[in-house]
Amino acid sequence: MKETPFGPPLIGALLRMPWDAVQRHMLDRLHESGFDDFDAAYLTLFQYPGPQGTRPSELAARLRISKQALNYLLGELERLGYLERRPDPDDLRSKRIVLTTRGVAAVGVIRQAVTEVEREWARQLGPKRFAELRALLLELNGST
Amino acid sequence: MKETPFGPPLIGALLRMPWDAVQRHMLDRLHESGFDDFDAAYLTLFQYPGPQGTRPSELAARLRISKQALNYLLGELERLGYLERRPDPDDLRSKRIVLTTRGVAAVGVIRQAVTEVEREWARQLGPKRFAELRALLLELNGST
DNA sequence: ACGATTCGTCAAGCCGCTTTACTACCTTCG
DNA sequence: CGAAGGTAGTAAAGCGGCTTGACGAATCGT
Repeated sequence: MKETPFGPPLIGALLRMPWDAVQRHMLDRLHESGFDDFDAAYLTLFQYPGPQGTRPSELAARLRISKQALNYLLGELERLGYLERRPDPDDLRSKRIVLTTRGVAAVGVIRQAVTEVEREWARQLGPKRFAELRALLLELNGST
Repeated sequence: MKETPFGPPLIGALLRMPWDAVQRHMLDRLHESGFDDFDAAYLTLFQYPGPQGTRPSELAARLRISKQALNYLLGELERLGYLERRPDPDDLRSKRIVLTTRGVAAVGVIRQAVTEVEREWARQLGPKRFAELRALLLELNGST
């Protein structure tokens, strides 16, 4: 056994480590699938439930970054052909983020990658216990 | 009910959102406790099981950042009085990271903050179901 | 003994982010 | 109405955490 004079990992580390693993798998799959220009930073922007149809200001608030920071990322992703900024018909000040075909495809790869991790973990814990884990996390997030 | 044409959140989002909450609480408590010079970036460095006694190269590998990036952070944290880089008696090339009193105190605040979140979640889910969640996450991490 | 590897560090540069400041548009309410 | 204040997006400047590349010093392998 290894010496661990630190005490057991708390819930922080227990959440962080598998989340990191998921993130790495998402990026790997994206790069393998031809989206090799997809940078790690862009994952932030695609966080559930994704940017589709939202206004930049709204999304920036959700991601807790400045509008300018988001705008920079949007510029990059627009340049790479993942999304477009279209004028909002209801408000001439606003824009709406719309995913391109390529963007939708990337989201598909991301979701697929997470699903793969889910399958692996379901195998590891057993389907019933994994479903339990999922339900507990869902409840934790639902009431926040 | 709100429209969600995205499907349910996958395990990625379910892990990320509470982890983000924990991280924010850690930073808030640090700032409230007088460690207001403690930047969000430094949390990375204190990730479980922490830097105490490790060599810079080893820690950089664990955190998956370059030795130079870590060295920069170590410089900042040393300047702020959270840790020191001492020569390694066993290898003249190496150094060992040693937390100062202030550094140990900060770790205490961090762990305390996480414990507070655990209590809140235990209240929310019930102690038994929270213990289940914890056990499942532990198993998930253990076999990785 | 000596070439290959590893440790920490210096230097240059990139990129994602913040703050400040601004224009265009919307809203509210006298 | 029309002026006042608020909100959406953008531009510009600058910073900080990160990368890659290069390097001497110490250690390891044969």
